Amino acid sequence: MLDIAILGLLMDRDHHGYEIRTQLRDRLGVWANVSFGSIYPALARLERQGCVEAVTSSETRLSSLSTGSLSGERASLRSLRTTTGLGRRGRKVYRITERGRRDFVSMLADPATLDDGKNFSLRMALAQYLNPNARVGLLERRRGDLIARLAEVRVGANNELLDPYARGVMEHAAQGVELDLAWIDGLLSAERSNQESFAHDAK
Amino acid sequence: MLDIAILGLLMDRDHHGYEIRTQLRDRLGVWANVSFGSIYPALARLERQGCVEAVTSSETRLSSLSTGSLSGERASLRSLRTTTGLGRRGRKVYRITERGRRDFVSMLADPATLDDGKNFSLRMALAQYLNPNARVGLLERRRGDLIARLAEVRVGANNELLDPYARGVMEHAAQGVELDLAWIDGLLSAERSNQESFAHDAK
DNA sequence: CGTTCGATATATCGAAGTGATATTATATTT
DNA sequence: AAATATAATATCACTTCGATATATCGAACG
Repeated sequence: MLDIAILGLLMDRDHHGYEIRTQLRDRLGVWANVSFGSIYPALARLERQGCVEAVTSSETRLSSLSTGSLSGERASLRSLRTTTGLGRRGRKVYRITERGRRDFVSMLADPATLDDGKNFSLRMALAQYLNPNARVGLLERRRGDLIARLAEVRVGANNELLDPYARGVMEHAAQGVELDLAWIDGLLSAERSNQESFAHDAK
Repeated sequence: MLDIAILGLLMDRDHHGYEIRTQLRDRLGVWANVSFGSIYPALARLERQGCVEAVTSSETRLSSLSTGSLSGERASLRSLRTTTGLGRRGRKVYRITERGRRDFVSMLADPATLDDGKNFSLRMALAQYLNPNARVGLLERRRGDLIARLAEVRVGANNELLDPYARGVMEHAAQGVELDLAWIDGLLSAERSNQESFAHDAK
């Protein structure tokens, strides 16, 4: 799953490992605290698979809208001018490959494993890279999962053998699932009205 | 964290590995699908640490309120009579030790690492084993974490550099945190009114 | 009656993620 | 000029996951 997150960030622009961590925090909020112990192995893995490649900083592609710490970015650019060829120190900047782009979109669209809230939120945060059909597919799949889950937790919430605290947890879980469902339904109807206005424009 | 969950189940009555999985699903709903690849190593670990011990089925302590599959329990009792000493086949039944009880309560009360929703729900589901002070401590700690988190996701939700999908995820996350906060506040006021009624009874 | 099937039960594997820690370079503050 | 904070990569042991193997039991079926 971290692979998707990293590739998603690299779709926008090049990044190095440390930056991936900060971006993950600022842009894909769900994955608040991913540790370096995950990121560096993941980058090595993705490079091995040919999904990303390390580039020298001089040819780094920077986005126009540099999200977040502008000062830091400017600082690194300044030092870039003064350092020797390979860019600032040990900084390894990664770029996504064609292969990586393909893999990213197919992984994003295909919820092989039925995902938990965190995984799904990640997918939605990157949904701009999906076509409308894939988005609706993802949403409907999630909707089904949530309805099943709601039934489960409601059983728990009504199980009189459980002590009050455990039942309270179940009740709260049910409310959480309901909130998720409302969100999904909202997104689904938004997708549909988008498609309609599309059809309307086309005729 | 799985250690807490397992010990929590064993506080109620003895269990074997497979049963721990089903109980985790039925009673501590948050931990829906814990795999055997986690449970068996965890049991071995706990045994090594002296928190649990394996007992022969004949001396198994069964709870009066046998939650869930009664038929299965009866079946195992029947076969117990017909099999040789060590109880049904390879079934290894674990019992919590005195040491385990102590460790359990201290681990449960002490959120060393600031925990995510899943971890906290687990603690709350087992809150019956905590004294009121420890419960309130846990709740207040959680409350602080949630307020901090709410501020974070609100920043994300209002970040105009993020695309609409990413922002939608953040907005939904904020709603989730608000729901969690409302739950915590409800629990806190319940704890307080309990204490009051206690004081009232005492005078 | 045998046999097949689903649930019960333990175990182990590799892959992935966590949290801690080490190390070094650069930037900022004093 | 020194101290401190932050940027940056890397590695460690440990935990968890998901898949898979294997064996037994009870029930259903022809």
